[in-house]
Amino acid sequence: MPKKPPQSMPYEQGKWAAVFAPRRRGERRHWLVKSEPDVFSWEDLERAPDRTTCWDSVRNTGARNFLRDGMQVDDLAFYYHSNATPSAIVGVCRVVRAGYPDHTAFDPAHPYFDPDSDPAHPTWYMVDLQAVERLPRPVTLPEIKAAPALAEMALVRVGRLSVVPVTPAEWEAVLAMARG
DNA sequence: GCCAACGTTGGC
DNA sequence: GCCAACGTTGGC
Repeated sequence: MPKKPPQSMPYEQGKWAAVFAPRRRGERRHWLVKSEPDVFSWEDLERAPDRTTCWDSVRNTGARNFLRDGMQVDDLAFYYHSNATPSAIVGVCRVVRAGYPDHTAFDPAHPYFDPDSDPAHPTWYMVDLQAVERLPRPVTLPEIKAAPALAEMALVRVGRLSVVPVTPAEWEAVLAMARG
């Protein structure tokens, strides 16, 4: 087996090269963000001012890279309820502000304060997400796992990442399930 | 640089 | 509550 690429490996050589690659004009990419509904639910996002929130407190370098370097304004993301009964994709949101430093990491009083991150050299980033629409019906994790079209979804193939890419085919397959 | 210990996520 | 799959940390 080849060694895992170090974190400094340029994206074009890494496993996620496609999601960081330059875009065609007007190209929109798709993502999935996870939140525990007990902490911040889809309903909380719908109730937020302008149906928008900053997606803060992500403290995983892989997810950070997607937030900082992958997601662009007008990209769409599935909103996934993790640690739920059942865990499921419940809505669609839109990136309304691309990656910028996560200020919660600078705040000693914040539960996710990180003394190694500072405004001059931020370690952690966030985006702003706006609720677009609740899915007609949730698409649950068991359904996702049972769907051949979704067998390679990063959601199921790569656990624990709170922000993951979704391919165009996966995006359409999930929407079809939500409408079917 | 290696790798064991530890912490976290999140399904079940 | 358990535990698998990682990422991170720190001793050496």
